[in-house]
Amino acid sequence: MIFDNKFIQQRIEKAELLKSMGINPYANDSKRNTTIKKYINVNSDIFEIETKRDEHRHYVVSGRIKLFRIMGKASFIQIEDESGTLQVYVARDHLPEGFYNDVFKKNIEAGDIVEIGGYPFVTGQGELSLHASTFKLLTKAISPLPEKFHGITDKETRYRKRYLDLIMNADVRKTFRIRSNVISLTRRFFEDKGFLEVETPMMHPIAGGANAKPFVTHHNALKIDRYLRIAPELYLKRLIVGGFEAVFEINRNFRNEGMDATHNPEFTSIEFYWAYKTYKDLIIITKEYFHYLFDHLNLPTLLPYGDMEINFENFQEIPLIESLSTIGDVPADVVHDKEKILAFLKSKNITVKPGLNLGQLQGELFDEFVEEKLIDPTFITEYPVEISPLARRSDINPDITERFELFIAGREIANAFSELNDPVDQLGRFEGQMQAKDSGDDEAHEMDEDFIDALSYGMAPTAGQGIGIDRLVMLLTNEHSIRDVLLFPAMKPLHKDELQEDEEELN
RNA sequence: GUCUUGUUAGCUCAGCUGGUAGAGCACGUCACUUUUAAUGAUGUGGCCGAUGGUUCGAAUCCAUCACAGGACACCA
Repeated sequence: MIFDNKFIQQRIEKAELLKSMGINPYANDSKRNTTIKKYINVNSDIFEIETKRDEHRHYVVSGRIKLFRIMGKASFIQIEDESGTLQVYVARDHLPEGFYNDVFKKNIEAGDIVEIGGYPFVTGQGELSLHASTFKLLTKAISPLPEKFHGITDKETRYRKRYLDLIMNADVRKTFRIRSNVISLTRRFFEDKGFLEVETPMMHPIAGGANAKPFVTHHNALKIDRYLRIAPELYLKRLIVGGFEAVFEINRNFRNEGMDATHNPEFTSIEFYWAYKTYKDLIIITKEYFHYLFDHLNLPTLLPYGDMEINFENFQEIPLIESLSTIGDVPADVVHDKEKILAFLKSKNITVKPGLNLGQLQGELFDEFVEEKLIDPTFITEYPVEISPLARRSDINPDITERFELFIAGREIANAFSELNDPVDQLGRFEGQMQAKDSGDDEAHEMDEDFIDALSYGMAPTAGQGIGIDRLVMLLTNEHSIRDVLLFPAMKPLHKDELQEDEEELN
C-alpha cells in the first residue's frame, strides 16, 4: 500500500479532521497578492520606523511551511515560495477564536502549503517578518518533509524524487534556473544573428548524423521501425539545400549507450548551420557566444571548476596533429606513421582495436595524451578525414578536414566543421563507413541515400556546429555529474517487478 | 562490462571481534506570546535492500541478486 506509512496515515487523519471542521485541505481560492521577495523589498523601510511595524499595510503571501516553532500562545513559522523565505508570526489572539488551538497547532505542520495575510514588522532579533491576521491552509502535505537541517542528501533519492530535492535544496533550484537561462540566451544569441529556429524529426528512418547506437521504436500503422534520432545534422543540412541560410535547433538527442557522469541516454544539444561560412567563422562566433553567455550570466572569466580554474579569456587554437606532440608529448616523428604509432602505444601499455587506420590511430593518441590536458578553451582543428565522415576536406591537404572540436576542462564541448557538400565524396565516405560496419564497427555511420540525393541538388558551402548543452551547463554551474544538470536523469527501475510488468504490457 | 564502497525509523546517521535495535530531527502528549535547526519534559515509531547459507543464535560472517555512488573500460 502506498499510504500505509503511519506518518502519512496520521496526516490523512488530520486532513479528514479539517474537512469535518468545514476546512478544505486542498483549497483552490488563493488570494495571494505578493511574492515573498517583493514583500521583503517593499517593506524594507520598516527597519526605519520607530515602532518597527506598520499595521496599516496588508499583504497576502503563500508558500510551503519549512520550519514550525510553537511557543505556547504564539508561534513562528517559516514559509517559502519560489522567490524566497519569510518568517511569519502567528499569535493566538490575532486569529479568529479557536483557530490557533484547534486548527493551527493541531493540524498544520511543516510541508503544508498555506496562505497568510498580515502586516510587516521587525522582530526583537531584527528579522523582517509578517504578523498574521488571516491564516488559510491551501494544500495539506500528507507525506512528511525530510529532516529540516540536513535535508535530503542521498543522491539516489534526490534524482528519483527531484521534487523533494527541489523543495529541500535551494541551490538545486539555482542550478536549473541557470540551465534555463543558458538555453534562453542561446536561443536569443542565434536569433539575434539572424538564425531561424527549426524543428526536425525526432523519429528517423535511418539514425544518422553521428556514430552511435540508436533506440528503436515501432510505428504500428505503417508497420515500420523508427529510430530516435542520434543527431539532427542531416535534416538541418537538407534545410540548407532548401535555401535557408542560417538555421538552428535546440533539442534532445538519444543514444543507446552506457550512462556515466557525462552521458545520459537523452541529452540536449544545439546544432546550427550557416551557409557561405567556414569553420573559421564558427571559431569566431563560438568565442562571441561564450562572451555573450558569460556577460549575461554574470560569470567571472576566470571560472572555477572543481580544483581547476578555467580562463575564458584564453581561447587557444591548435591543429590536432600539432597538439599530439606539443601538448601530448608524442614524438613528432611518430605521429605521421601508423607503425610507429602502434609501437608507441604499445610502449605505453595502451591497447587499441586491431585494424585501425592512420587517422583513427591519431584520434587514439589525441584521446590518450591530449584531451585531458586541455583546461582552458581550446579549438583542436584539422581532424583526420577517416574520423570525420561528414566534414569537408581541406583544399590544401585532402587527408585532413576543415573541422574543430572545442575542449574545455578536459572535455569535449562542441564539434564543428565546414560541411561536406560534394555528393560524390559524401557517397564515398558513407561507403567507407559501410565497410567499417561490415568489419564489426556497429557504430559506423549509416548509409543515407536520401541525404545524398538532397546534396546532389547542391548545398551551398556551409559550416555547422553542435554544442552539448548539458556539459556546457555542468561547466557553468561547477557540477561534475550530468545528472546534477538534468531535472529527471535516467534511472533504472527500483524493483525488478516493474521491468516484468512492462514486458507483459508489451506482449 | 570490470573493480570498489554503500543500502538500518519519514529524513540524517550510530550500531566494536555474532548475543533481544539506537540517537537527533519529524510526529503524538504536556509547558511556554519575539523564536532563528527555538527550548524543557514525555511517548509512539523498524521485514536492518532481497534471497539463500554458516551458526544454538545474524543488522553484523559468507554467497547470489537488485539499486545507488565512485573509479576504470566502451562510446571519439
